[in-house]
Amino acid sequence: MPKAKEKETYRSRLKAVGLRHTMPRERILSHLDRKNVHPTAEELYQGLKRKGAPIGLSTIYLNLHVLREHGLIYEFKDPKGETRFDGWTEPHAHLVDLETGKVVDLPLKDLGLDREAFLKEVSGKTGWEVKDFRLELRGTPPAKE
Amino acid sequence: MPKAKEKETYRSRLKAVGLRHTMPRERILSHLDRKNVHPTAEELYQGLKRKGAPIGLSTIYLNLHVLREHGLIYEFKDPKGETRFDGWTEPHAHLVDLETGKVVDLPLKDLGLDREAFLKEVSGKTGWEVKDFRLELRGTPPAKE
DNA sequence: ATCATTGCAAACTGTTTGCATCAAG
DNA sequence: CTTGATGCAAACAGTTTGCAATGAT
Repeated sequence: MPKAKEKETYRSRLKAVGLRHTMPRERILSHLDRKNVHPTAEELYQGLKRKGAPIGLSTIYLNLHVLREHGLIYEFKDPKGETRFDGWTEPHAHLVDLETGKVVDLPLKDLGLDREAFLKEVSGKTGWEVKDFRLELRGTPPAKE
Repeated sequence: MPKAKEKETYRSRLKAVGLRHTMPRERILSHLDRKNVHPTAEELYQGLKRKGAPIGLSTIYLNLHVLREHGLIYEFKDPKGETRFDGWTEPHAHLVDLETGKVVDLPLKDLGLDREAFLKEVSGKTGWEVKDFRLELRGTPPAKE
C-alpha cells in the first residue's frame, strides 16, 4: 500500500532540505509562521527569550541565514531599511504602508490570484522556470472610521 | 498658454521631491538608471571612482539612503544577502536565478502587464491606495544552447 | 559513535555620524 | 547670503566567526 502523505511539520520541512531538527529551529520556524509577524533578528531573539526559550543571539542569526538559504523563510528590508523575516507559509503578498512603514500580509486569494497558475503563466512568458515569487504592494491603507 | 511638460531630467526628479541637484546625486542616479545594473554601495563607489568622479563613500551611503527614502531608487537584498540598489525607471520586475543569484530586469510589458492597470486593479481588491509595487520572480533561466 | 548544531565572546564589516568646508538656489 | 550637501575620519551596530560543549540521528 502506498504510504500516506506525511503531515507537514517543521521537522519534515527541515528534513526535506537536509537540515537537522533542533529546538532553536523549531522555535524560530514556529514563531515566524504567523500572519503579520515579521520581526528583526533582535526582536525574534527578545520574543523567544520572553517565552523562556534558552537560545543565543548568534544561533538566531546563524539559523535565519541557513533557513533563508534553504528557502524556508524569506528575508526583506522594510521601508525603514531594517532587515526583517517572514516565515508564514500561506502564499501571500506584502502590503507596505508608505506613511508608517507597517507591513501587512495579504493572502493571494484575496487578490483572486492562484499561485500555481501564476507561476505557470510567468514561466511561459519569460522562458524561465519560475518556482516562486514575491509581490510587494506599496501605498496607503483605507481610512478607518 | 499652458506650460509644456518639462522633460524629465535627474534635476527635475530631484526637485520634485525637494532635493537639491548636486554632482554626486546626478552621478548616482545616472549610474543606476540602466537595465540590469544593481550594484552594492561599494561597487557603485568603485564604479564612479573608475570613471574619475570625485566622490566619498560616505556620500554614496548618505545619498543612497536619501534617494531611497524619496522613492527615487529601490533597495533590495540579493540571494546572497547583499544589499543592492536599482534605479532603472522603466517599470520592471526582477528575475532571480536561484542557482547563481544573478538578478535580471524584466520589463513589465514582457509579461503583458500594464503598470497602471495593475495598480488600479489591486487597489480595488484590497481597499488600499496602491501606488507602486515590486515583483520578484525566482527560478532558473532557460538553458542556452 | 559521529558529526552537525549550539552559544558565548571576540572579531569583523558595512553603514552611520561629527564636523569643518563647500556650493546650490 | 543662507542653507543644505560633501567627504574625511572616527564611531557604531548588526552580523559573523572561532571554538569547546552539546545533542540529533
